[in-house]
Amino acid sequence: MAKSSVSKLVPKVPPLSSVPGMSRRQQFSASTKKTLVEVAEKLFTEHGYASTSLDAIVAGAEVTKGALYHHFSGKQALYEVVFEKVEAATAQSIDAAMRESKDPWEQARAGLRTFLEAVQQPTYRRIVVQEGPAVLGYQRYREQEERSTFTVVEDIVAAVLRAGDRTVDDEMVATFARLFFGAMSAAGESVTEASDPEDAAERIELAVTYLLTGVQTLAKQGVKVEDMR
Amino acid sequence: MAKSSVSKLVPKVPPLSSVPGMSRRQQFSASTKKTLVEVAEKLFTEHGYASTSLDAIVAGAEVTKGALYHHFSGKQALYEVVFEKVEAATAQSIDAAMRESKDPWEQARAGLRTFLEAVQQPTYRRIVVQEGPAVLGYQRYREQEERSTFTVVEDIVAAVLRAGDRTVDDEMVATFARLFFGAMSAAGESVTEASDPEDAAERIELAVTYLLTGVQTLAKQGVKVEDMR
DNA sequence: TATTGAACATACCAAGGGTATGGCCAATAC
DNA sequence: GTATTGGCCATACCCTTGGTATGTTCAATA
Repeated sequence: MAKSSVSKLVPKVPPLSSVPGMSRRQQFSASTKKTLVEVAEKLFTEHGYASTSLDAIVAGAEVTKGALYHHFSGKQALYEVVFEKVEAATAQSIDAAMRESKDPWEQARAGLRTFLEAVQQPTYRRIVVQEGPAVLGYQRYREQEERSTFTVVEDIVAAVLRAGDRTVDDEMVATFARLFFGAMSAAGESVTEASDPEDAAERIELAVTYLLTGVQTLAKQGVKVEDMR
Repeated sequence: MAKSSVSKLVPKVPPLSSVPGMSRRQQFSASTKKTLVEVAEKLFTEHGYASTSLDAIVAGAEVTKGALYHHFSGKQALYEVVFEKVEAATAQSIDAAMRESKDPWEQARAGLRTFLEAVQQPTYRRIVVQEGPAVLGYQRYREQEERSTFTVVEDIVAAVLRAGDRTVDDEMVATFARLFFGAMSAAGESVTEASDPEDAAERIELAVTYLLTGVQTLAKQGVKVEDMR
């Protein structure tokens, strides 16, 4: 079939500002793929996974389903790419914020603050926190998380914990990191959903500081995690 | 249309053990609705929301879509009923565990332990934690949560916190409760997903005890949450 | 006894994810 | 320069599935 289209020889949208090692054809291909991901990210964020049709995505990207299925194996695969992109961006921004300081405690503060900000972004909340587990399934969700944002949080937690108690092993660090990660995610939701977000954020910081002060106090007294048994 | 069915005058499944104040007809109706919810709970837990078709549900309940749409306004509404049922059961079991003791601290321990157990149940994890936010939407999810499980957790947190610092206001209690709730949810996942669940659960208890000990220590020193500002 | 309405069953529709097929053209071979 | 190939994408179609419209039955009430 496919009665010759009217005049599709020249795409309306020029490719990415000419990349060297790529042929002209490859550049156009990469451009459509990128556009697809961007449009998908936008629509998934606004309307959610189930309420975003592939037709809407391809229409937004000004292509057809043929193009979409050429680049991705299906709707979920496209979502996965968007998911990874969002996660990677978040992890990177946290990492960047931490590198601005040398002091471990200051790094931790900066990292947590950035994480709290990130977790409030509509895109991150919707795509990663809210729908990620349901769409990807818990297994894949955890795997993705494991090699980006969570790892960064784990590093922060490890630094803070070991500052007071050098005896904690990796397993225990991971456990604390899980707890903190969960707490921070909930905190992000709490802040975003609050009638007065700024006030809510302040309370969160208070609460976290209180908990951390408790940990610090124990550390100063030489109390180890192992002593809890 | 609807060419008369073969012989459906008598349902195969007898109604609930005869309830007094209900007519025979009403009992059959209630039985149908109950069966629908039970089958839905089972299928949603096993295959997830999206992968569970209404056809599968009505087939499992041995009725037709006509019956389903007579009792519920749609798939999501049915899910909502299942969700509420699961949440209510969980909240109730926590509540029951707490009432077994009189000592506030012992109540808190029992409550948290029960919560940790509940959060590992496949049904609770899948329907409430994993897919709840995505299916119900965040707004409705929070609303439901607010009037069942979360409230119970909030009571626990309030008791523990105020034992050491009577000056914390309700807003602050709610904030701590959010953090703990998030941490405990993550903990549940962590335990369930671990290669050695028992070992993981033990580490969680260790970590939580450590954090609580920190809070206790601060309380003994007369350090208030407000002092963190 | 007539009538009404709750409690379903049957048949149908439309949206949407996925597939099959084929055309176009740049890049490579010769 | 010409032929050929394969990446890139468009069109048309299929089929599952949530939802609806309509019909049927029978218990409860008038």
